[in-house]
Amino acid sequence: MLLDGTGSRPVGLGELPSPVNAVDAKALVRQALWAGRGLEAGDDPLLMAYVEDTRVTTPEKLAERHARAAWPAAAAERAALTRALLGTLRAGMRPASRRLYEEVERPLATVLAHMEATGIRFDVEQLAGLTGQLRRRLAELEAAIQELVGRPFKVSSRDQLEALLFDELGLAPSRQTALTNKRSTDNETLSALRDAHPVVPLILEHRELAKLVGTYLEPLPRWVNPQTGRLHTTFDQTNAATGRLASLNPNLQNIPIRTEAGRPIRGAFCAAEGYRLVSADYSQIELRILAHLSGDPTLVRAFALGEDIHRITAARVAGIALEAVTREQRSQAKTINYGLSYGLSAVGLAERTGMSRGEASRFIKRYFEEYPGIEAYVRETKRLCKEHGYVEDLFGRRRYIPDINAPGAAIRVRAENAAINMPVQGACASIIKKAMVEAFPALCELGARLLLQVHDELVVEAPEDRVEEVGALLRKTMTGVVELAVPLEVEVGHGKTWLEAHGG
DNA sequence: TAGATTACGGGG
DNA sequence: CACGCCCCGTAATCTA
Repeated sequence: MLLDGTGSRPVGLGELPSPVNAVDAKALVRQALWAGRGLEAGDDPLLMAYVEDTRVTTPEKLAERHARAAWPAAAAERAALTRALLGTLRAGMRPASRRLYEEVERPLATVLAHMEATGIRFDVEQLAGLTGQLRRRLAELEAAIQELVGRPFKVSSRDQLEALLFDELGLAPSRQTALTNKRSTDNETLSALRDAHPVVPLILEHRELAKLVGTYLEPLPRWVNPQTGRLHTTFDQTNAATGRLASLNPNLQNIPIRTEAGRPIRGAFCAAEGYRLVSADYSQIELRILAHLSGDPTLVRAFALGEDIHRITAARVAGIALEAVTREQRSQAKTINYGLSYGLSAVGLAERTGMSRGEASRFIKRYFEEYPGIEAYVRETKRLCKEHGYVEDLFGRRRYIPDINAPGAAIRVRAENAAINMPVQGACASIIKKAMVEAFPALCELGARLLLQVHDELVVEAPEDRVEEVGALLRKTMTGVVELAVPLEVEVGHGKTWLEAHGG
């Protein structure tokens, strides 16, 4: 969180003209923290308004909604309006959202400022080898693709790819893009066509590697602050409709982990000399919250017994023993578990798993017979949202969804799915935020530094001789932050790098 | 030429 | 008809 000096607006670095200025802005925050200023949590009308209505994400919307005015251009007027809004908002807050604001969001702003100012060490040298390797492979792929196609061809252009695959090569398109009805060339489509023509697997590999080079390997080194040698992200506290944080400039909440080609990038995120990275992440927290909210007996019992839900689903889908479930199968089951809970259709399930539509329909029927509480939760949440026009998470964070009563079915279904999802995702966000606020002072006492939050994971830099204490503290704080019908479980790991610390 | 839109794919 | 949700960044392409 950064202050713009005129009110209390968290400023995304995207509004700043260049990474260089972004670095300067971070330096100012560091100076303020070192000087002992900025440590007292200040009230923030935008945070107050956001908790009560997550659509209020900017000062412009704050002014429009709560002062029926435009957000002024002049700093003095901004300050005056901010002060006026503080008074009216403070007086009008609901008790639940007041607690969420005072106990979570307001103190969290200070924690986030520390995290941003601290940054995380990033070893540029270590990545140079991988970058060169992927660049050479990309050149190989381009040559091979060129050879097969017989003419110059820009692999990164989905329009050119569409023409090549479906017009020249006569392959069968699967589905259309959402807004312009073009024939889709996305990963799902290409994977289905993998064996239809030898160029397709080459294009798939090119896509994956180009993504890694263009999104991570080339930009990240440029974001390293020359003064600190570290990456300083910005956390936007008032952006997500569900109450989650967002990370930007650079985004450190989407660093690759799922594929072999991308995972090594996490190895460049490392601890300072004399420190180790400690990673603590909630296991299956969204499903546990769903179990709590729905009270589904089967789900609650499974979690109480410490069973692996994704593994169980994977075994059922594949019709195999629990022990025979592979990493990929479990990952697919994860998609099914979360997808079905949030409205995934039979068609969507069939597309993602290779089942026929009939099989998918039967599977969904079985799934909801197995978990009747989930079905009831879905029905009841939609009903409440249609009645009130909003949904809330466990702590009273509110998301308005006016589309819930839209006449168009597609728009309405989308709104219904969002309504089902928000109380779960929002509770998850509130819970880990609360854990951050509670753990932060104790971490400081141990000489440790909170560095990153990735939705269900915290990353901490701990002195080498305090690793065990820090791990225990994180586990205790994260599991104890709220009492649910099911236990919360936390996996803790540590290592010299993020890769080692998190499931490495 | 610059900004907006679109498709795509990385994470949870 | 279409049909998991929440984000952010990149590249190509469109539009002013």
